[in-house]
Amino acid sequence: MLRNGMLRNGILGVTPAGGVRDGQSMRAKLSDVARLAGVDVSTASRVLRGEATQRIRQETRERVLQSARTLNYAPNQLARGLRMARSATFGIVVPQLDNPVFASAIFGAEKATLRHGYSLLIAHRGSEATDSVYQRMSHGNRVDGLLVASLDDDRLLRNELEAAQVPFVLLNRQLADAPHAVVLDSRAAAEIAIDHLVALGHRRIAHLAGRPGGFNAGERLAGYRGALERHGIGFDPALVAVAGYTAEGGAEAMRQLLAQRPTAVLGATLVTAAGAMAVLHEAGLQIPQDVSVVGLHDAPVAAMLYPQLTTVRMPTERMGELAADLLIALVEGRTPEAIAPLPPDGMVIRASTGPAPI
Amino acid sequence: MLRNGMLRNGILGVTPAGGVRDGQSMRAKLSDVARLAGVDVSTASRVLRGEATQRIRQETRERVLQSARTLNYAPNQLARGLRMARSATFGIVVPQLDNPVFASAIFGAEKATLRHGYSLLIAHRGSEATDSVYQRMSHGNRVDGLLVASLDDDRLLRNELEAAQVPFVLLNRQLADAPHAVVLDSRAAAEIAIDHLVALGHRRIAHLAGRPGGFNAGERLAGYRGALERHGIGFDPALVAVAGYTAEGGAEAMRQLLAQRPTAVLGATLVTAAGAMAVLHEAGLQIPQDVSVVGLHDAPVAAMLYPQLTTVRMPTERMGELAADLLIALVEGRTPEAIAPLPPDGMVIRASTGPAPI
DNA sequence: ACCCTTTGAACAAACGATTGCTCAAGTGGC
DNA sequence: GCCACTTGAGCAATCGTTTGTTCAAAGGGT
Repeated sequence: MLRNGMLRNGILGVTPAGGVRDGQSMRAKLSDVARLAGVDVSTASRVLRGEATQRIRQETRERVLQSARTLNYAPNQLARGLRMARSATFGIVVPQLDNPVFASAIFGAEKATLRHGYSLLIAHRGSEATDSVYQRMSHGNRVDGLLVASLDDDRLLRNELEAAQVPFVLLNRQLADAPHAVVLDSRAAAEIAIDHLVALGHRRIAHLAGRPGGFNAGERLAGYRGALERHGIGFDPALVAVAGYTAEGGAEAMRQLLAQRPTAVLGATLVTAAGAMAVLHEAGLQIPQDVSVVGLHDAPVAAMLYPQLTTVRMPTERMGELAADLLIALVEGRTPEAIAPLPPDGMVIRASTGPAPI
Repeated sequence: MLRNGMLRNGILGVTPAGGVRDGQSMRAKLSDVARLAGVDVSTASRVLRGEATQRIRQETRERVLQSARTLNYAPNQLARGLRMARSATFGIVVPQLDNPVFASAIFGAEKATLRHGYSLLIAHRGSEATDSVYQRMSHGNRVDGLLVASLDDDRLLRNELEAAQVPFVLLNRQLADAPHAVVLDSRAAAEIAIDHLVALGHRRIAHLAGRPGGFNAGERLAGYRGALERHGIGFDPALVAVAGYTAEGGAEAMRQLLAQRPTAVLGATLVTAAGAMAVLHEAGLQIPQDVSVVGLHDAPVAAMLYPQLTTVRMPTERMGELAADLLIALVEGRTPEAIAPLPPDGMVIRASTGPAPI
């Protein structure tokens, strides 16, 4: 029973007798375990699955467990899923895969789901809105719930999730009426970045803002402004420019801000900060001697920039984990309480920040 | 039947009569479709599933299709999978999620699987070798096959895949005896990078090599060397340093190579090239006026570096697509032919390369 | 010694789809 | 008008689990 595409298996090969040893290769099912243990499959099931409430003689229990071990038994998830009306699988929908924040969240979600015996189906939500990823996943009982990291606008997302008819948890965004979400505390992130810059003596600090109206963008701006005011530095709208989330946007915003002669810049993301750095280089400004730069969120790429970028590290992986835990609680019928925004893990001080020029 | 964690659904709410409208919310099953169409479920199944070989009256067929549409029917994948002994799901195992090459391959694989009605289960193969990801996925009939982008050494990987007992396709690596793999043509990538540099007049071109013994590392080195010799430039081992795949490694290798006064550098990856660029900056060398830099593989981060990095674009997404197509062919019983290494998509010439200094 | 309770395990019916087989009605040849 | 054959659709078994129910044996109280 050598299947296509599998490794040629030494053990499996044709035996001296000329037959093919199949016993080893066939996946054992519950009835095999039961037969080997000399019990009914229902008994075997109860042993392997059963809570303590089940009445099974100790000796029987051990015999079944031993048989399962011998046969390397693993329950068929399709059968079990069909019977129990749950697939033990979640879907995770992300707008991009190469975004380090989402990569890290997926990583965390995978850890948590694995820990609880769930699997993670991945889907990418491109701009092609031909059909709904959410429905595609929930339909056909493929998943028990969804982890949603969408950038779609509220109305569209709301409609699609409603059609999906499945519990879900939002990742790093909010949606009115959607009960469960795990978000990063972007405001606090911006605040500690500003604290760091102010401690270095900076007072003219520019901000490369995210998409206006965006949930996190608003939080970051609020953090920026709040921290400045807390330090007795007035908020100056001229020091804020919209950069969106691309390097190009960051560069463009930085170009506008150059005239304001900031001594430091807070980017809404790593990417915009990188775009800004390129503009500073081009303008002949030294980082950090002339201008300090901080990016929000930490990722390996921060260490690839020149100079290496100081960032605020955010618990993105933990966000994924918590979201998955929350979703597990939901589908298992518990009613978890809301999770507060996750505070930053602190600053990662690299080479892009230094004392303000005198 | 409002479930936990779902959106409050206006339509679903309590009706004037005081009951809960459930008809809309329950997922329709085949028997519902059959009942509505006034046929047996077997007939409904044959209409929805059946190949042209089935004998169904046209009028009946249309009635069933109409009912399915009305009820928004989607077959329960668990039931179908159980019956047909296939889950219509693949697992994809990657060593890291934040590596753009893998991210892009996942993206491509997802596209291809989606196109054919398969789903993609994601798993991360960390260094914690406590248990086998491969077995975890294949056991329990969760997946019909695996896409494997592992960096494990041959022996370990071979053992784990053998135990998994499931067809698989390797992504960007080879394994003796493993019949199916889709790889990038790293040699050709190195070659066109060298061609580009030579065309710019460079003759002292250094190479930041990958992990010695690594499949792709060897290919890249061969391409580097072959192209140089083709251009009548002798291969000088002193111009090659092992950088591995980290920015730190790239920096370290570049530091060693500085003494050789190369006018251009070919990095094995984006990451090592970035590490090298930092060292060049520190040494006060101008890119590209003093030293040109090329990285292999293209990714958004290339445009975030300063100066923006010239790269060789590789069809990483296509690699994922082809691998998935191959795996689909395998599990559907066809015997696809081997796929030749995927040639580069060409150079992306940015700001990090320029004419050789005179 | 009898009856009732507890214990431990088997029996059997689902879950929702697919598919081999059966079978009634319709068709055509003679 | 009879028989064989085709057509179209239903019947029923099956995939591998889980779980409500039944049932035999053992145990205990009187």
